[in-house]
Amino acid sequence: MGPSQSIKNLNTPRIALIDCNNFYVSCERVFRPDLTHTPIVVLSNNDGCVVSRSAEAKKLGVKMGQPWFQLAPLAQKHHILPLSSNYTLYADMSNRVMKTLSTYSPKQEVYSIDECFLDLSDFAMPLDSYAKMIRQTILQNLGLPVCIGIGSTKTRAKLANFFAKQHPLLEGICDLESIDTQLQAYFFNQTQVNEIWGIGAKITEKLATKGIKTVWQFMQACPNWLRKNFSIILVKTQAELNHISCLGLNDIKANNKQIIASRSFGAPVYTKQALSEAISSYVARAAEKLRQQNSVAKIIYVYIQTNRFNQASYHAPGVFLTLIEPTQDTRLLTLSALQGLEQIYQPGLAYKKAGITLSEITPNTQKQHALFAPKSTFDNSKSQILMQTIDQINQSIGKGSIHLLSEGFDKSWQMQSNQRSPRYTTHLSEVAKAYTDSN
DNA sequence: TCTGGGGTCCTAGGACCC
DNA sequence: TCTGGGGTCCTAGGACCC
Repeated sequence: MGPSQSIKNLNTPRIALIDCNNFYVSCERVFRPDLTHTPIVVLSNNDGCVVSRSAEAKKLGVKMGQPWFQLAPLAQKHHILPLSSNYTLYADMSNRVMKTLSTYSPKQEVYSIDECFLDLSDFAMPLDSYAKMIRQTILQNLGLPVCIGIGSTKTRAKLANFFAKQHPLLEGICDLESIDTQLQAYFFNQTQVNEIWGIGAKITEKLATKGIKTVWQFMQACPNWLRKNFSIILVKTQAELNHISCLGLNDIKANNKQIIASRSFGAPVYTKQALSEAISSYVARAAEKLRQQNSVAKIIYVYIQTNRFNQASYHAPGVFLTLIEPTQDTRLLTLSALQGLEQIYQPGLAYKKAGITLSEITPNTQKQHALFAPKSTFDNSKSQILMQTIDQINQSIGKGSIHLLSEGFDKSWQMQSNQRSPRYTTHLSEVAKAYTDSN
């Protein structure tokens, strides 16, 4: 045996995907250990749909995205506990997870609130023991269970993560490249194409008509045929499954190209006044995001909707407004948005939802001025300073402390969120209240 | 009665031009 | 009584993701 065989193969691409199990539910359980074995679901805004399920809830047949009201009989029978979503808590927990994970690789891509990729290429240590360590650390430090998939490409890492979740024997970790080819083939044959990242319901259906149902079959399909019948995306997906990397690791977060703010209302809204307030609030939120990434927007889209499940009367007008010049000033954006509302509002209808989208977003090339700069040299600098000041105050003493009058104060249109848990990690007063309430 | 929100990318087809 | 053809740009809508 020559020395070459004991030397670790360099230029071995290895990507890990770390994904928190039932993230929202797990976050809730960190602060409510008494719920460890209770079937729990976390609901979307307005307590509308199921967005996270505990293992117990999954076992009872609760589906992802299912409307809560449809589950009433099942929930009653099995004592399923519904919780409103507590995004402040989840975002804070997510930040902690991502920060911890970032110490395990020089390259990290935060892919979603509960997932990230780590580049583990050319690591000398056996990757499965490294992954075990990562998993253990997150569990110990944050109380959150994660699964880890490892592969030569992002798509393989994603699939490996699915296997890690699926097969209890793997104990939450699957390094696809270190398991033998027979077992790989077994997994690929057993797994349906819709489990592949990038293949959804529509494509699954179309593939099935051509006789392609399993991951294995998909990997063998002719690329030209895929290109002709589907799209370039699918060709790349297939290449990725066959070890050819097409998707790089984006370790620098790109600026958003569009920013959406929309909400369903807690109760039907009839008046232009209430819609104006709602839209003003959404614009304020979106503009704050825009400023956080130091961008300006040229176009704002405004829309209002009646109940979309009532097809016969469904009415959903929207209008694009173009700003005279790109801006990040809440006041200018609000003015345009409210003009848009004037154009689309019809009295007498029961509106269920409203929203805005900022687009044509570009970097703010306007020269930056220090806060409270002695002299403003541009007209725009005054606006920037005002906006910066508002953002800073809202960040330090609480969201929405300062806002435009048009946002209103009453906010009767706001969503329902009746089962929200305390924001344990960010709002100490709520923890105290939870404690007194329970005693 | 009740049915989420926020993103990205690709493509077909229309508008327009020469 | 016959209505080109090719290129580019833009956008709406579809498909996907979490």
